[in-house]
Amino acid sequence: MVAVRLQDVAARAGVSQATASRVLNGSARVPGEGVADRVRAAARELGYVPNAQAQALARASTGLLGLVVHDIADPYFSSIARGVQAAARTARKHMLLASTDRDFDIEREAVSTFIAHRADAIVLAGSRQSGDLDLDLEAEFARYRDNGGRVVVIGQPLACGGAVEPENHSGAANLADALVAAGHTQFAVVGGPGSIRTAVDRRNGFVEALGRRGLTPLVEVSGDFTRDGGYSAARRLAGALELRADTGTTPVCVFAVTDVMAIGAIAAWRELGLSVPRDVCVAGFDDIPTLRDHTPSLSTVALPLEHIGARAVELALCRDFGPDDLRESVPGSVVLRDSTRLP
Amino acid sequence: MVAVRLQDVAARAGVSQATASRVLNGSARVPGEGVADRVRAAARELGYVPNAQAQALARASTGLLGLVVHDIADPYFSSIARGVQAAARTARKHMLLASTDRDFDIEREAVSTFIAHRADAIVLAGSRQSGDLDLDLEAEFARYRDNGGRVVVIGQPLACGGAVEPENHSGAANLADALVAAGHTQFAVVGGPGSIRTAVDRRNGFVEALGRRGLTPLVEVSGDFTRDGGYSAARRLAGALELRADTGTTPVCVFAVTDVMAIGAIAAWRELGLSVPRDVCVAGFDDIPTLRDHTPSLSTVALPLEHIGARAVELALCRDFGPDDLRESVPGSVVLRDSTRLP
DNA sequence: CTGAAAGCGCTTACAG
DNA sequence: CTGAAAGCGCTTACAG
Repeated sequence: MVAVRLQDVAARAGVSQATASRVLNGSARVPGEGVADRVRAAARELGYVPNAQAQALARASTGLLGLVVHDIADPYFSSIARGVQAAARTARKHMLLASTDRDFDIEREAVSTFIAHRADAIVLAGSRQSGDLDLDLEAEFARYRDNGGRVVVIGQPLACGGAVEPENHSGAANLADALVAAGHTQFAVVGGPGSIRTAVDRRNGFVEALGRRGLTPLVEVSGDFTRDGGYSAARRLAGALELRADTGTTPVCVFAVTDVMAIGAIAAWRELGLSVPRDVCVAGFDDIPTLRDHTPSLSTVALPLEHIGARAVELALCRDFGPDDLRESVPGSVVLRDSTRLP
Repeated sequence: MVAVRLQDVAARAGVSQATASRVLNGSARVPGEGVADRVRAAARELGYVPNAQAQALARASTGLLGLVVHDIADPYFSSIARGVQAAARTARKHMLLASTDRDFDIEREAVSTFIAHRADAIVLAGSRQSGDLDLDLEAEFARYRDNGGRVVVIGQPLACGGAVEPENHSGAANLADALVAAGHTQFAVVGGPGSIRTAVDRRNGFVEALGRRGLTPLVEVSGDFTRDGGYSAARRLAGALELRADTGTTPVCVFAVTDVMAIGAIAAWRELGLSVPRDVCVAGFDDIPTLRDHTPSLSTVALPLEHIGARAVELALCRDFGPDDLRESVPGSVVLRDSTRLP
């Protein structure tokens, strides 16, 4: 990297490095007649590109924003990433991305790297295990925050500054209410890993709402928080419930705690010759963009994913980001579609 | 950012900064008995995190890799990003991501930022306009390369070092052949913007293969390279072809130059009461993961998207990346599914 | 308004 | 093996 340096630009323009710096970085100081033009011309002619590393070292901030997701190819995360990207742009920040493949070691490593790069803020998306398994991470965040770093988590039980909290519990409860109101009477649940709070909250919200109406899920199964997790859980559920086609009876309504799992479940049932919503009904959670063209259309709790990503950035960059936690709830809205339609 | 510095660690360990640096960065030099342990202990106790900006300045390389995509929420790009991320990790690089929203000004700006951050390499995904509209960008890349930067484009007509080239032309041709072999006789095309090479190559490959068999598309329409672009193009196409349901005749087979457009097209037709493949058949291109659970299952040309992303990184980081262009073709494979099934 | 100089936190020849 | 020192490319008080 033997690039053109500010010094070269200054020399060609016949000014000091300090002046060149002031002209090019748009400092408040107004340079004398023609000076600015000369510097800018020199910069252009030489093809000067400021060294952001050097700037970062000399200034306080790097203009970098780190985003950690579980899987960038998952529509849930890529939608959030899109929102983060948009908000980062308007804040004139640039995005460091880590897709961890759901590996917590990789995640920790990614966070360390972001801190090493002195990212101005870090957004952690993707549900974390609840419990105190991540003391290392919390300690690292604490130091990072002491040094002026900002951390915002999306839907996680980590207390580390900021949090955007999708209303998982009440969203799932509202969904249950809506399904009961629509005439459903028999339910089952496809849950996620017990260690993931988002999964647990949604499951609990749903089951508790059912309980308030005197209902209990016939069966609960669970799987990974992925399409394949939903697929295999759904097969087990079909076995447990002895689901069959064309029974003519009111189908069981299954709540899958995330859309990708619901989609996997539908695929599994289809292979078993079961039709949705005729033989079994299903609702998900998130309203990922993929759903728009899915058949059957999927009932779900719609979360404004891009907005969530954008808000996380705004929270992180918020002026009054202090020692206290800044948290913001984001409600979801129930959307009933074909997949839970009763005859 | 008043973080712990190497100096602090050295002081606590009772060694010089140079020694501390050598211990912590794993230089080849082997320190004396116990020294390494003392330094490492000090680093741990103090919670030392190296300042990557300072390291980058002192060393040659930053360990950063820039990826530019049109839209990170588009499955095509998020799949590529996943591959890039995986390859970057194994190369111990970290990823700067820019999602440009298909705005070429934003794209240029993103590239500038990556260069300013002295990214070791830049991967440009997302089709570029053909023609010479981007002299600025090419000039900037040229300088970047002179300074040791590496650039790899995915499926673009830019000559700038490396390129991963999906075989769009032949893939589309093979698709046409396969459809003809399957009994299709009437075709139409939903193309992308005329200025995007990927779209044009696919369209040409398809139409030329048809031509070799004495066939010509009945109609060609085009739209944006997005789901909505496919949706609106498909409506126009339905009008032009006067598509109707249940005619009992052999349906027209439509080639949409990208899966997302095909999906949009199917949605449009469904709204018009047309059924795929009964009233109209359709094939896409890419085999995005979304397709896995789409109904009807979509015929397409499968591209190994993650692999493409990974190869772009490997090419960029390849030792013999010289002044000559390094390019690699990636074939696509035709997959016929329900959406082109004849009765 | 402009410039000389110190400093940001590291790495790495160069001596010892 | 270890350390003093220069240097990476910028910014920014501090003088003038």
